Amino acid sequence: MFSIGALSKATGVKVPTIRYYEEIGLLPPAGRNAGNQRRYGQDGLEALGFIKHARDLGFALEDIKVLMALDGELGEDCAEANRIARAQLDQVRARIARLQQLASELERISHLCDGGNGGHCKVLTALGDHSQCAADHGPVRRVD
Amino acid sequence: MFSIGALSKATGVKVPTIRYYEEIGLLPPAGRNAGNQRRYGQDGLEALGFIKHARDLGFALEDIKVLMALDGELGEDCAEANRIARAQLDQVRARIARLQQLASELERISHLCDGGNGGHCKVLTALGDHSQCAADHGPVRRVD
DNA sequence: CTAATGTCTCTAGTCACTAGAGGTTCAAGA
DNA sequence: TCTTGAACCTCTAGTGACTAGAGACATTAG
Repeated sequence: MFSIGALSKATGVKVPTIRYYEEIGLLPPAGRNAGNQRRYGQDGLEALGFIKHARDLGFALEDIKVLMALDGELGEDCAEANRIARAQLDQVRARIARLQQLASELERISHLCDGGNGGHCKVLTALGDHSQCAADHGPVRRVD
Repeated sequence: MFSIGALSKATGVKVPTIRYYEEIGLLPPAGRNAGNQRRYGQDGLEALGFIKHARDLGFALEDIKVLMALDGELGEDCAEANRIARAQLDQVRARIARLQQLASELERISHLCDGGNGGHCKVLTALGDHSQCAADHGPVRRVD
């Protein structure tokens, strides 16, 4: 039986995050000891390990919920799990392609600085003017 | 003089997003007509165009705020703007490297499905077991 | 003049957490 | 046994960058 802190250390998932996963129903409610503290067994450890690894791979919590629900069943599940994994792979590949475009434009822009030109910053100009871009690029947001 | 809708069409930034940018101080408060509706001139268009392009390149709103503040000044600014652009480039490159690791692990995992094995899904097992990974991978979250 | 569209403010929701307050319980040492 | 300090509890609110919706007012085309 682990405390929530021990589980946290074992999996690398922070304590408030574990409570959050329980709150949103990703983890089943943990059993409690006499003093109302959460206690976990081997299955809790495995469930959280699964979540952690899937999160590290970029799966959304919703996807993980589906994957965990599949885990109890048979046959078809593998196909569905595989479908989700492939969809995730496609997304990752698309992100890579997009980021590579961005990297090359950023490279171009950052080469514009010749170190102290006459009061007019070409980097700022380039950032403001999409028409200077070699290729079209759509929006790209946060990536951790 | 543009309405907020016209500005939105011109830049591709949605109307509520423009109001949001004003609210957080990224855009200066727009002038209003007799009926209290926002009206923009050429400078508003340019400012929003700058923001849009920088956002598309993955800059955080905070970075954009700094870049816009630099725009009024001289000399050093170019160095600072360039520093921010290069930092962004470094981040983008790091994301690419991370995503490439993930793609190869996802590829490995999705090849495990041999289509209907004996009730035990290897994809799910692989997702649950980090130790099967070829390389170590840290967390990666949302990427748009 | 009327109807449709556009705009206004305000509140709340999204995702996946993270931080902090204020209180309770546990475990180890004296 | 007592004490102390760490770990735990719940609850609320904040993050970033928006998005959605309600209900009211303004503008514009026919």
